[in-house]
Amino acid sequence: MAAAREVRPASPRRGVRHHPTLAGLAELPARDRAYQDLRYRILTGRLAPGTTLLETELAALLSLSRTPVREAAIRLAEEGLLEIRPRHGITVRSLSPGDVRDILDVFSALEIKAVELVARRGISAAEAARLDALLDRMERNTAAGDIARWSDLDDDFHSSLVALCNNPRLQRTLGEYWGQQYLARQMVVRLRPLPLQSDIEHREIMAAIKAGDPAAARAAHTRHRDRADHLQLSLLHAHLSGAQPGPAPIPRTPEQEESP
Amino acid sequence: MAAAREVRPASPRRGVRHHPTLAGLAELPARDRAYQDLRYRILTGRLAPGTTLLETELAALLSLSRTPVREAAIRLAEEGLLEIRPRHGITVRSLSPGDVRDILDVFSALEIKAVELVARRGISAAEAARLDALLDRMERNTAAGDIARWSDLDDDFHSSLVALCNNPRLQRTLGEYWGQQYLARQMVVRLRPLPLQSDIEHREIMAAIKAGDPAAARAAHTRHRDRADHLQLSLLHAHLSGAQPGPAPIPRTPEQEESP
DNA sequence: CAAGCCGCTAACGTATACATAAACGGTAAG
DNA sequence: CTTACCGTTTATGTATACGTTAGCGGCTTG
Repeated sequence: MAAAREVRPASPRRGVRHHPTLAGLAELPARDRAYQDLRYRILTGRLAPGTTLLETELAALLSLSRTPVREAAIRLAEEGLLEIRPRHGITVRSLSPGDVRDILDVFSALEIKAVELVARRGISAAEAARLDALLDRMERNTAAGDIARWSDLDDDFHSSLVALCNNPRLQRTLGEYWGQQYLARQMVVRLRPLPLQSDIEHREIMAAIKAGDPAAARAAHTRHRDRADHLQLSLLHAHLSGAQPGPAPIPRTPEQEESP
Repeated sequence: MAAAREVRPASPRRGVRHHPTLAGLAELPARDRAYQDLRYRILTGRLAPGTTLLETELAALLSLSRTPVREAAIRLAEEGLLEIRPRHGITVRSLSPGDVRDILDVFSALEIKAVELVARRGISAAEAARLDALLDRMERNTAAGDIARWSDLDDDFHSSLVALCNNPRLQRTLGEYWGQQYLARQMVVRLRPLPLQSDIEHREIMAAIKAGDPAAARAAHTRHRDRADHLQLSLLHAHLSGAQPGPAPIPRTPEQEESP
């Protein structure tokens, strides 16, 4: 199995913890430990798509009783990471290109709204500085050609933006989609060209936010997500060319990295 | 307790059942019965905002054991209808104006995306006819001044649109927000002016969809939701004038009700 | 040989038991 | 009179028990 390499946990940050990490699951309720543990295993590929386990087996795997494991599984099913088919087991979902499109459609719509709200609300100098610093680091990684690290920082940038939008429900729902979006992205990270255009667009988004211009921010982020989502889907389809549109395994080919 | 009058269940329809109804909870699993029963009681005001019950009390109320009731409560909490505070009970949430704004921001963003997707996908003549028929009925009710019935049809129209968008995740997430959006709307239905403008905008949306023009559909629906949401918030603030921005009880003024 | 019926197994849904730890009240000390 | 500590109560979180029913395979019959 390639991709056995651990997903590099992004540096700990304020704001919502999205990245797969097991840190600090110390004295949480068992249900939350089950949730985080399972989520971690799914997002890192330790639990491969298609894997099917019974409630009892999951409970044994996590050394817990069925009750908290069941609650965790229900939650992960609601997030689209598991599929529960009573009497047939609990299966790790695999994402077809259609699924990826659906996920990105929702995720982007929500994120665009979040950015608009951030611009409307306005951000402090400190917050702007933090985001700008992230963009600086991303551009350095682009220059260095380190797309994996850039990708982590990109996650950070987008999550940090969302964390400023001041709409808890929006944040929660985006969080629910985060795992799926992360998996979808992992399917193509290795195929991505150098994110020169993304770096430019990020600066435009930041400019609109700093200017307190919600319409401009919305427009800039819409352009960004439309282009990025389209690219992601193109890469996915290209990579899967020949494969049927059915459930696609997560591709793990180490390919080229190019510059536009 | 005013508003004791039952919420008029909209006519049964294909597509997602959103309206509060108890129909057909016959042989469902206990957890689903608990979910639907509780949701129904909340949306109809039988369980008033602020009501706090312990898991045991809820279980007794529904004549079930704690396990399925607990799972139902967790789900309703995720939907924002209940708040679970361990050792302090399970409380029916009340919506502050800020909550309503947050809810509408998310709900509208998602619905606009759904409409865009419907326009992109294109709709059949039969589907178009069904939607047009709904609009006809709405306009007749507008002419008759029956805002309550118009409101039910409006729910139907919006839900029917979403049902055509072909993105199950988007539909699911919209469904999760439906209850909150419904409650928010109920807070002001009685204060609404005649929806003349909405009727016009609905026709514009339909035209863009029939034309298969996603950008136009998005623009039309954005205008519609922006205006309608703004109106709703204005009505809410006006109605609550004097009240503090804290958790606001759902207004239950026994005002005029037009005859059906 | 195919197809349908029947009985068995066990996974799940639900109920219940149990342990823990948080809230509350009372008491005592400052 | 206020505050802090302690003991009791009990709601919750988790584990476990139990009944039901969905699958599944074998058997029988056409």
